[in-house]
Order: sequence, then C-alpha cells, then structure tokens
Amino acid sequence: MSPASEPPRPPRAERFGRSMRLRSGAEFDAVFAAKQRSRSGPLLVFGRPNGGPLSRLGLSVGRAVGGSVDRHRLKRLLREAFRTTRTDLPRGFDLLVVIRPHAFLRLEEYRDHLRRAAAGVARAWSRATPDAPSPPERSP
RNA sequence: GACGCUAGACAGGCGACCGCGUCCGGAUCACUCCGGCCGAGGAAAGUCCGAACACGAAAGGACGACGGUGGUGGGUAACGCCCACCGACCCCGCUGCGGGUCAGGGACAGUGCCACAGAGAACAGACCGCCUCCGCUUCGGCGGCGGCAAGGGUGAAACGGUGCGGUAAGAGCGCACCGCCCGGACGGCGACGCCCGGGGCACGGCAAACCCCACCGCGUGCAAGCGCAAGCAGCCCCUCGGAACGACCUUGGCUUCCAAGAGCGUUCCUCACCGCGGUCCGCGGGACAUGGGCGGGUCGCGUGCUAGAGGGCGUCGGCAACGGCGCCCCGAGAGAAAUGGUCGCCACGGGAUCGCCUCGGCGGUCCCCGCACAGGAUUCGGCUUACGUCUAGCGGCAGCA
RNA sequence: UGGGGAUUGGUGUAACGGUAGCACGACUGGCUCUGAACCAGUUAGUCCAAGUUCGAAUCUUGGAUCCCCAG
Repeated sequence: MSPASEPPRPPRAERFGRSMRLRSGAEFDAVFAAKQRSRSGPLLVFGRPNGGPLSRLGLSVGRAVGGSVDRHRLKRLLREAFRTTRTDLPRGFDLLVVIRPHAFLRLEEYRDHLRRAAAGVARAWSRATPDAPSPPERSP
C-alpha cells in the first residue's frame, strides 16, 4: 500500500483517537455543570451535547473503587466498551462516566450499562429542550 | 519433612484478529489517515534514609538552637545502607574455622525514676531468725543488755559468688577459684584479646528518661525551576540621612552675578532601614524599595525529560562489600495520563473421574475453577512492607532406615 | 505527586512508665396502672506487629486505616 496514492480517510468505526476523548479539566467541568445524568449499575454517566458529529468519552474513577491497578483496568475496560459500542451510542455527546465502587464485572456487562446510561442521558436532553430534536449547540 | 538464616532465577508462553501512547517518515482541512521502531516492576509501592539537580541576593564562615546517628575497621558519590571483624546473649550427645539474635558510646559530669510487696530500694536495713552474757522458770521456754546478718521470707532487682578455714554466732575476717577494680607487658590499624602483678571489694538498674560526649545535617522540593505567550488594578501601613551637578521658584544683596532656603531631576555615598536561617562576621540592596497587610490577573505552551555514581561478560586486586582494566549492550517519557479486549493451543496449581498400583504416587480424560503482589510520572543508591513459585548452601529439630 | 496530622468501650473524650477513667448510649432489675425522669447493676476499649523496660495506652521501630493542605 503506497500512502501517497491513498486519499486521507475519516476515522473508522472501532477507532478511539484523541477526537473521541475529553482532554482537559475545563471540558470535564462543563459536562458536570450540565447536570444531566443517568445511572446503570455501577456507572453514573453525565452527558452534554458538544455540537460535533462524534461523541467523546471522559472517565472518573475515585480512590474508593480500588488501587491503581484496579482503577486503570476499569478505565481500559470502559474505553474498550466505548470503542466497540460507539455506533450504538448517541452521537454528538460528551459522555463523562463516573465509576462507583462495586464488584467487578465483565466487558459485556459494562457495554450494556454504558449503552443504557448513554441512551438515558440523550432522552434527558430531548426532554429538557423539546424545541431542538437534535442536540443543541450552545455554551452555558 | 516442616522451619530459620543466606544467595540466586522466573514473574506463564505461542499464534490470530480488533485497538492504545511517544517518536520517526509520508499524506492531510484536521486532535485524522498510512507505514515503521520502541513501550512498566522486583517491589514501579510506602515515602523511611542518602544523593544528583534546581531555586532561595555567595546559601559563604563561626557560635548557638533544633534534629539525626552511635562497638571497631573497611566499602561507597553519600547514607541510618553493605562487608569483615570484635563483644554480649541463645542453640547443640555434632563444641566447631559451627549456627542464630542484638538501636551494641557514656550510669565515678549532673538531674530524675525504681509502683506493689518487703524490715530495708541506694552513702540501706533487721520481720522471722542466729549467738555470748545476765535475770526468771511450771525446765517447754520467757524477758533484758549486747554481738551478728549465715539461713528463711518479699521483690524484676537486697550492697560480690562457691567452697574451706575461722568464730559464741558471724562477717573478705583469712585462703583458693571465679567475678570486679587498679597498674603493667605482649599481640592487633582498631574494637578487643591474652598474660603478669597488686587491691579484700568500694562501683545496683534504667540513657528506645532528661542529659553528656563524638560525628553528621541550611531550607524548600521537578507541581523545584527556566523561557515564551496571554492577562489585570491597584490600595493601605512602617521608614525617609548625606554629597555633587542641573534647571526652576522664593527671599536678600553692591543685579550678565553672588548668598541663603523649600521642593524637583540625575549620579554617587553609607550610618538609618531592609534582606541573606536565630546571633555575630561577611555580603547584598539602599534612602529606593524591599518588607508587613488587603485586593486583582493567569493557570496555556515549550523546556527541565530521560544514557545513568547504567547494565552484562571476562580478567586482575581484595576474606568480603567493592574497585581497576578490556570488550559488548541500550531500556517508556505520558500530561484526564499509553500495555487492553476476544478467541485458540500449550504450560502450571487445584478439583472431578478412569486406569495402573510397591497405598503412596504415576499416567490419561474432562472442562467446572484458579494463575500472586501489584502500574511508571525528575532520576539514581538503599531500607521497609506486600506477594506466587523454583534452585542451591548452612543450621538445629522431627520421623524413618 | 508532594507535605502535615490523627487513631482509647457503640459515640464524644481523660489518664507523671505502675489498677485504663468520665459522660452519653445499650442491656438487666427497681419505682409507676404504663411511659419518661430517677435509683441500682451489667456490658464493652488502648488500630496491628515487634522491641526497650521488672512493668508500655504512654518510649522506639515497622505496618494499617482515616482526615487535612499545596496544586
């Protein structure tokens, strides 16, 4: 494959690059400040429309959840769950997943919880702003 | 066989697919895409020590305060670490060139504490006792003047121990051995060991009690710091000497000039004042601000940032820790923070089951279960703690032969 | 990541190196027709492990847990 002849392509379905992550404290604060959230199992998901075509993921794992190894393992599992279910999730949302202390589950279960909670957040937004069926673009 | 001490090794492996991070090359509007290299630990941990590095006005010297360390010698960049040795204590039908443990300076510099029990607990003391003598006697003893501290008893600890002599009974009162103290010789760099002589014994324990002695240590820590960009708003308090020059102003005079005075500007000085760790020296700033107290702004990017007191092998020196020399090797540098997921096979541990069978193991099958402790964040050297195995050496113990 | 502090019954707190107290609570009994109050009694603790000491909640070392601060 010669790169020069290939035109640049958009990100494929199961990628997980920088454009799909929350990357600063300000972005995290904005999502928290929107105060729209939904819970499923050990996952508490905050959400806020970001005006773009892609949804972005942020993770918050407190020290009560476990040691460094456990916390990083959970973040990897949640990233994997986000990566593989991205097409099923609502588009154009910043999703902030807070993981609460619990007995650890398997990847499928985290995937289900993530899907359910993210859908809940999207419903909450459509209720809060009935005029805009699609995610509104505004800054608080 | 389990255990103790010591030393070393590993930290499941292979494959497929989907992914992640830095860097390099290329494409691109892009935080995207393509390709390539590399990508967690023995403890990365706790942050308990030691350093490198950085800033604090040179963070320079002396003293003090505070903190730390504590047998000796060596190793090291350094250490509270490591090695060797010494000493004390413990273990042994093996008594050794044995094994184990030790925060192991000083208790005649001073202060303090030693509860309860006990007669007496620190220049000690006499409860039960022992003994001479005197008196009484119901002949069992009782009382008294004295002598004594061996035995009993209390205690964690009772003012040298054991034995013999000695004595009314006793006592280092005398002697022997041991211990202790003092002096000396020899061996050792030294801690110390060993020997000789002297002294009848005075000198309890606790310094992980205060303390004394010796040695070491400035503070803060990569969120240190340096640079770039962006951005705002300053105010109050304390203090305010001198010299030269300059222009201006006021007053006076013998009016192109001179003298005095108030403030201003520039430069300089040091003695106020301030800073450099509490003081001093020394140094710096300096009549400005610093400083003290409020208030406001930013919180982005780059750098520090990873090759180092680095590892491996060989050789030489050394008992060893370690060091010299030669050759070879290169190992994450993120920034809401990278190693993951799924599947297959194998390995390991456990379970179930079948077979063999020397009754304790071996082999097969199943797939249900498990596969420790744990994840870089400036970097090294240690210590400590957590934890799954394997191997070797030494040691005593238990069982069997 | 770095720095600082704390830990004593269920809770809040005392204790020169010498017997672990106090208050509230809980439980039992009494008083009352019943309950409260009151009275009497009981329960239960030094975060863990080593060490120093005759003796440790206290001193030393290591560990655990929790809290706070910088950012």
